[in-house]
Amino acid sequence: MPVHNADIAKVFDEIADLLEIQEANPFRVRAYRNAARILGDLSLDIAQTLADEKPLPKLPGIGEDLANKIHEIAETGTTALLERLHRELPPAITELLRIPGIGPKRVRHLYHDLKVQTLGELQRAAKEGRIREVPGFGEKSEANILAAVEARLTKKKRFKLAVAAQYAEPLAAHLRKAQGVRDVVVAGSFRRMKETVGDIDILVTAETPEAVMQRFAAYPEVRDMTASGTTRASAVLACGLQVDIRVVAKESFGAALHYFTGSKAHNIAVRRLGQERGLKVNEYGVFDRDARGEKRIAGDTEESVFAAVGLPWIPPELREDAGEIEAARRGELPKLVELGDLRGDLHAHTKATDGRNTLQEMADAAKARGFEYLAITEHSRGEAMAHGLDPRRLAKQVDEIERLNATLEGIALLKGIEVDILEDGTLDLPDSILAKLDLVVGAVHSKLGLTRARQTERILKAMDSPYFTILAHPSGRLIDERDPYDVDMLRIVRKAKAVGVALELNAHPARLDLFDTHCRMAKEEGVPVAVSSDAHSTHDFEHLRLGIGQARRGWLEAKDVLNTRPLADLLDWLKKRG
DNA sequence: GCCGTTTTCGGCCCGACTGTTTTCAGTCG
Repeated sequence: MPVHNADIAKVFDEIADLLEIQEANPFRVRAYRNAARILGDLSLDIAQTLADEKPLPKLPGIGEDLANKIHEIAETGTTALLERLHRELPPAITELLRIPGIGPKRVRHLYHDLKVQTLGELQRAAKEGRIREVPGFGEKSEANILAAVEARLTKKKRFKLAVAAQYAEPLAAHLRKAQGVRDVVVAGSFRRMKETVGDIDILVTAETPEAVMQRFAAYPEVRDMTASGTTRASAVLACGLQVDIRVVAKESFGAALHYFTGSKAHNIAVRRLGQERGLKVNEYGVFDRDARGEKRIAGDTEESVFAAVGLPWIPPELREDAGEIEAARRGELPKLVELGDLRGDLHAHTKATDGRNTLQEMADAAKARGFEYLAITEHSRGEAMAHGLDPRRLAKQVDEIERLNATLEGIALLKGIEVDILEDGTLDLPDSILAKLDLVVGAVHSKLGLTRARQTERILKAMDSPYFTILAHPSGRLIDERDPYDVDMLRIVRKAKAVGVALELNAHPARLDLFDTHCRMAKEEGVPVAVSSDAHSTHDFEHLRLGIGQARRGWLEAKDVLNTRPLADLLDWLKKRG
């Protein structure tokens, strides 16, 4: 069994959970959690690196002890510490921590007093009224636990960004109508453009918080108010999405926006910077502790908060404590790509296969967005369900595009294909027809379960075709539905560099594929990324907003994105490949 | 467990809300 970074991260998270239940030093617990997060974000394949007998890079937060444990886990899948903890506590007990309202202390009580080890046992204890007997618990806790366990057993956890937006934006609009409101901003992981969000965080500034809270409580979609104070409230919407809302005074807007945007790790790092300067950073502002009492020195804008700790403003998409603070300090923050930088789109379908609009309609919609070009990339014949094109039908579409291009003004259609990469790494259409196209987008759509070695070789071989220009949705994952296929992404990125191929960042809401970490890898290796809509209708160009968010999370600048180039430059790049 | 132009020891981010308490621990974000 290959050990992936995520597996190592999981071991560290589990160690952190178990240590916490044992009431270990909280900073030791944090060290394990921090390490798990760092490994989760790391694009370098650790087990592979060690197998190649290369040294691990020095990572901040990973010292000698954790580095040794990483070696141990990479080799054996586990570590002596975890095995020891498993002998001391039942392994299933960590699932109790996933219940809102239950933390390590209460798990400890439930286990010692009631011998509860699993969610099922917790549910039974609650139903039998035994939880209220435990010190520190009462009837209310018992009822909340029962409800939470039952919700946990039925509902799923995270929402895709695009889905969350459909709930968050109308709610924000509703709150904007409250009396005395100044700002309403959706913050949290939503603002950081994470591909999925666990809840919605809304920040409000207003003269009278009460009016906002009342309007929130009156929102028709609120199913359950789980907490409500004078400045802070939480609710679950009918769709199951949790919403947290926070009202602050306008002079605290910037500090609260920063605090509420996160990430948590980023906030901790910023507060630590403040601390080094004798400053206290919280959601109300930045305070100088030297003066008698405390003196507020910043907080009305995010810029002022960053400036107080000696940093330029950092875009939300970078705020993961994944190097952005160091880059900001050095004045080397990337100038992130923006939606308006895109000059065209390199992946779209029409009615000829599984799209819903005609060539003309797609061209018009692309032009209306201000694009200079749009590549038509239908499925190839292997995709029978999508009515994929065989050489004859593709040749016919090529003719149609050429005829249409002669009549179009201000927009050029590029002749392309989304060709299947077959199991043996050959392409689903003959070179004779591929040679007639402007670009060839290669995609894996079948045999997703190949071993890492075979899947990687398959893709590497496909990229050897002189006609291959862009690797579509390189991981194949569907968010929350299908895991990525097992490939060595670093080898693929390096191959792309060697043969002059680009990688696609497919902006479809269910895909968002490249991952952010692989965007960074592509950038570091000098491989251009095409941010593509995979549009199946004229409305789907909207997906690009999400794709750009993901690209920004991957530190990409306009120069790193293939389709920010003007048409003439793009055609040059394509020709070099051909 | 990590880390160091103050330190190799002694620090490690900060505040709101809930429930069960009679002044605060636990949990969460």
